[in-house]
Amino acid sequence: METEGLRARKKRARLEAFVDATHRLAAEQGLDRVTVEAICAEVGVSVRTFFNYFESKDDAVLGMEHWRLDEAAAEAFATGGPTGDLLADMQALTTSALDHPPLGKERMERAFELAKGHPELMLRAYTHVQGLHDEIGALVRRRLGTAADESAVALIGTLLLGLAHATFVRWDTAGGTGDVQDHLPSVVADLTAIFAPRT
Amino acid sequence: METEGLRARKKRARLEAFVDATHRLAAEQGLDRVTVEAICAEVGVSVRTFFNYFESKDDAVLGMEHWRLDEAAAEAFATGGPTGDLLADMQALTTSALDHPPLGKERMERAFELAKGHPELMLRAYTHVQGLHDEIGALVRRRLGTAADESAVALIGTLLLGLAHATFVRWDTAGGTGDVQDHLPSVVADLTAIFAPRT
DNA sequence: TGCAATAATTCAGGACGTGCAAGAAGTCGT
DNA sequence: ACGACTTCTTGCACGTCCTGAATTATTGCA
Repeated sequence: METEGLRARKKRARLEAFVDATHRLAAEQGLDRVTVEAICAEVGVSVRTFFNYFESKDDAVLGMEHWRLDEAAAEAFATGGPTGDLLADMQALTTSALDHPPLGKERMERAFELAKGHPELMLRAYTHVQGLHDEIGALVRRRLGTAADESAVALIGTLLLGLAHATFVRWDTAGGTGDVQDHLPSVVADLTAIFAPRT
Repeated sequence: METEGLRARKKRARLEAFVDATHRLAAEQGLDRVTVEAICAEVGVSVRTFFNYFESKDDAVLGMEHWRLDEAAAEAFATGGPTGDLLADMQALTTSALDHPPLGKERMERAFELAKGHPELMLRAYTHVQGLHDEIGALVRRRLGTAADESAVALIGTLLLGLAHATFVRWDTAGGTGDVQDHLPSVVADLTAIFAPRT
């Protein structure tokens, strides 16, 4: 199957049309002045269809569908790899997650730009990422084995999400060029400096 | 002025009435089935009045008004105190912040209980806390002085919020008894173990 | 082509949240 | 206690988001 079917292609095209139309209108007149109705008029479909694609207006701005962890990376982490050092492996897992922006870099960049002026969007993104929380929790639990202390699991899960977030912010304040995951090491370095000041 | 005026007392009473009614109804029939209209019927005021007290329905669940940092603790942190060690002082600041729940412990506990089944609430709380973000940023910047690297400021600010959040979760998983801030040391200890595994 | 699955549309409606202007209730000076 | 002043409450109209159910169009496949 080289072609993935007309149905799937149309679906994806329409999804991108929604996202692009939203971004275009938001750039023109500001996000709060953009109604779902206007977006749909731009795309040429009914409002109800919009909500078949997205759960909320915000999701259209973010271009959110499903953000999954990379299978291989997740499995490696759960089984104690790839290096065996918890911190290093957390970095590896985070890197792999940041490596797959669902709809391309330019769209993600525009979405993030809009999100800076609209905190609700950042939060909406968080709920999506939070969807990964259970999955992450399961991974951490497998990795820690029987010694799994629930509060430690929760902490590590939160920390993983926090690492991703901080890395994202740092990438953005650095100008938003290059790969997001390149900024992870410096985040970890700063945190290490805080928690282990004696070199 | 011993009495703070009838106006202020009535306002506070009504605010608590809103929160309590919301909690009671939510416990009975589930939060999503509770409409603002129902809450107002319970309290005996108009819907419009509800929105004079809260910006959103979620805020009524959380009983949110303004959550301010303690003046003295903030000042101490900004000027390099109280101990001089960044990590210890972050703990002190976080502790003082967790020490002042606006509407009493029982209400906070019920709100948190509800929030566990409704992630949006946790996020809404986050926006409120986020209001502290700028304030915290300013503190961190003052403390770091001219050497203030913006990305470090952002990281430390996020970390402070993260500490508070993790502490809160840990307090809850421990049964939700006692003082929230008592769990902060163990959070810090776990993080230290992760970032500085060689003792 | 013709049948089954899937997606889009129409329609009706609930719920949240806001602006506005009129009226009620608290506050204060005298 | 009275009237002027401020603040709060209320009703109403409206816009927007989002959902469910039933209907119609489109696509996949034999």
